[in-house]
Amino acid sequence: MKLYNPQDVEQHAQNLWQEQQTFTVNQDSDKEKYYCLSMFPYPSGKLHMGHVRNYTLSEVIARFQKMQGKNVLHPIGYDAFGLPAENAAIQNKTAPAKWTYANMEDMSAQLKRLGFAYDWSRQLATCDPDYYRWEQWMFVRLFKEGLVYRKDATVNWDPVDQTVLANEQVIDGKGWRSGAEVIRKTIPQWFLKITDYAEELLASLDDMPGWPDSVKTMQKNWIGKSKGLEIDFEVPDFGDISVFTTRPDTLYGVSYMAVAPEHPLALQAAANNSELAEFLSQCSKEQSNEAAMATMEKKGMATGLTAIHPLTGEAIPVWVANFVLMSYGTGAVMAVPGHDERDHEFALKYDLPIKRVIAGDGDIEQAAETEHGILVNSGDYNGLNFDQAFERMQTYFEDKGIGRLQINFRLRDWGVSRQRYWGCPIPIIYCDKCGAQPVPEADLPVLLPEDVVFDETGGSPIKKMPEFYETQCPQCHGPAKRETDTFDTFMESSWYYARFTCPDYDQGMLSNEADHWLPVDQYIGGVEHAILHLLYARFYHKVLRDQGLVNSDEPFKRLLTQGMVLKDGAKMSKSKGNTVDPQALIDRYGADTVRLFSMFAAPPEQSLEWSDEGVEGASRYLNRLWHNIQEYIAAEYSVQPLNTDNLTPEQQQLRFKIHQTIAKVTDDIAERQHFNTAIAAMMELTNALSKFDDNSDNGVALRREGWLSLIKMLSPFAPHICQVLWEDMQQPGLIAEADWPVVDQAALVQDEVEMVVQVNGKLRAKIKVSADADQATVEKMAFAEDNVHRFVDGKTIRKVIVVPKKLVNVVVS
RNA sequence: GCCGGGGUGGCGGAAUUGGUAGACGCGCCGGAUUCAAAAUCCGGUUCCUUCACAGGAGUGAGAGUUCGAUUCUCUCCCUCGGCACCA
Repeated sequence: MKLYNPQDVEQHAQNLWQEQQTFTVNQDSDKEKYYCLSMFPYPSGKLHMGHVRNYTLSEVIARFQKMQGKNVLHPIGYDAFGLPAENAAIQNKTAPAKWTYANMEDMSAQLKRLGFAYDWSRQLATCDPDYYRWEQWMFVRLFKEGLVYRKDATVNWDPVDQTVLANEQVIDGKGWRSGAEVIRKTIPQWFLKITDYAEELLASLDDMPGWPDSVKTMQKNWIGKSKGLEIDFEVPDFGDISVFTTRPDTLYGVSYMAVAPEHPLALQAAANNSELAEFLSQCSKEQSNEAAMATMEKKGMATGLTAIHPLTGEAIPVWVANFVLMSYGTGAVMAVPGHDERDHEFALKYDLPIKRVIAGDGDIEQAAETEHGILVNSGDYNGLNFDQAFERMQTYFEDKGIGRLQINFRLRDWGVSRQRYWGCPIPIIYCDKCGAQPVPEADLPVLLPEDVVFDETGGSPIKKMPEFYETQCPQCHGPAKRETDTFDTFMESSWYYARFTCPDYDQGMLSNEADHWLPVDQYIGGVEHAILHLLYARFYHKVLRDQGLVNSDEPFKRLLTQGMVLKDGAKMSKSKGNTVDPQALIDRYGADTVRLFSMFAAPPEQSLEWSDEGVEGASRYLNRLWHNIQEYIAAEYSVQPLNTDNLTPEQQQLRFKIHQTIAKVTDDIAERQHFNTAIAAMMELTNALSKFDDNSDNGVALRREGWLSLIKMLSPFAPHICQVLWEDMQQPGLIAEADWPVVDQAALVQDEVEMVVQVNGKLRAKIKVSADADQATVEKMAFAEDNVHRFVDGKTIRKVIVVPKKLVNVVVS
């Protein structure tokens, strides 16, 4: 009997796919299109288990859809620009390009070894000028449309290395290389107006049934639409400052105001107040990321200026506070310590007055009361509720011209400038006379020099290369300087899914093939991308639409967010040294085992705690399957057609199991996307088939039906072994191109069902009843059980609940 | 801190609509096979009481709704992901 040798089996199957170009697709097909995509990898070195999990998920769905008769596009490429290449460059003294291309080659070899059904002819890399030139082209176009602008923004500055640091490179407020205390620095940067699309990005979420609710909720909260009033406070000796508040009903409770350390009022006040200037300088050393802002100690200092309360005319002290964000609202807030927790904490610390202006009976000095309620201590507004007060305040301020209704978003415009080398150059030229000019279309792409040398500090080499940045102004042709910043790498990953439809098109960013394939039917990737990448891509898609390049509103119809692969409870990463190398497992067990185990270990949305032992089980299963089928083949039965009218009870039972499994596996893959339970069901069927040793004509025919259905269903998970078993069963063509098995509903009809009998909710007996038994019959049978008697006798029967085909519950007391 | 997940045997997990808690697999225990071992095959395996039949407890903790809660509600604990320059 033929032995199972995974390496040979896998080589054989992969050769067939390669020769027949099984997974190469084009749009000229009568079949319905299906676009299946997993988030492309950053080429960081070798594949890790997170990649294997991600790519096996899209693989199973792609192969399943192909067997459902679809024309499946399943591409792969590389998100090739990014920070790790620069770190590797410093460490290994190699140019980032060289390191990146070598990694891509390694990873492609591994992906091929895993037998993934990609259309390799569409492979792309975002660091390829043929890719990024279109990104530059689009940026220029958006520049002309006014969707791009330049403004000052904060970066982490390492004063020793004289370089900008990514958040990741700041450890406990210090530069990771120099160890120097990092400071906030403000420099001009380019922004995309994602806020112009905030309303639509939010509204579309309601019409995306294929996305998990958790992701939609996170995006909704991130966009953070809030309705409030913008109110102007007069500050003598400064001018007006506006504050945004969602709680105008608490206006009478304002006891101070707070502005961000970067606010013009703070800067003016600090000009002749050295103590305040020192405080602002302290604030500039604090981390500006949101988590740090929210957890740090709240600190403030009075500016000496006062604002005039617009309703009471009271003088309100204006403070500078380290927790007020210049980037949200107006950079200034009115503080109501009685009804806002943060304001309360701050008021206690600095001994500022706390007033109750919403009715309640708690001690307002002890804790803020943040719920809506009836206004008190609020002059003419006493007795109103939130909505009434909001409306009347709005009318009052609008009439006076010192306030207005304002819809604010938490979402900020997308800063796309990076002071990095390994990225797409921003196509802008600065001319002293003409200002910032976009690079003319004819001069695109602006090529990133790849032959560069990195110094220890990590500064971008192109910033020191006159041959790169010295140029001519496209307007006046005078001497000018090129922008040396590059794009955020999210720019590349925001449209790659569209470029996969026409990766070699050189007449434009996208060809008309984009509209054939888009939107992506199924997108799969790590849950860590739930907000940033997925929001930027949605935004970019709408921009592409408005530029006439695609005709859909959303890029991804259905989204599957996979959990992390953990080892010892933590995300696998090189720095933690807890990675599992899939290559060693492939060498030992073969690709099919690794794929099968990665799907079997946990449902995709959950994080997966890695265990080496489990892999052994997947390997054993494939061996068992192989031996069972080879044994069946070796017996050389003469197979007759199955006669379903004439089955023994055992045969009927097996056929029920076969078709129940087809129904279950189909539902698990297509609808529930719970691949672990699909595999468990197939294992159960394997166990049932291997125990079934009926050699009658019908028995043999039934076993054949079972084994063939099984290997078809298993083939998306373990395609190599299934292909060889398919051939050994004398089946024509490729199993990858076979039709998915179909449920015979007649096989699922059962005449008898098992029901559970409970007394007071506790299981006391099980009964077999005919499937169409009426309630009275079922009750009678339940009460006939001895064990039911034991718990019912001598008690009063209060109620009998019968759930058809499931259970009987007798309630006694 | 805020937003979103998760917590079930020794372990990974199952229970799809509120209806048998622990499917499937790992590990472990016993048996068969073997000179022996590995591999393989067969059986057992939540905990406690019991020779057995059976009974009791049990899904992070506590409360609630219900005939019935892993599932719904509330409070709390632990843990993972994200927080805009890691990708």
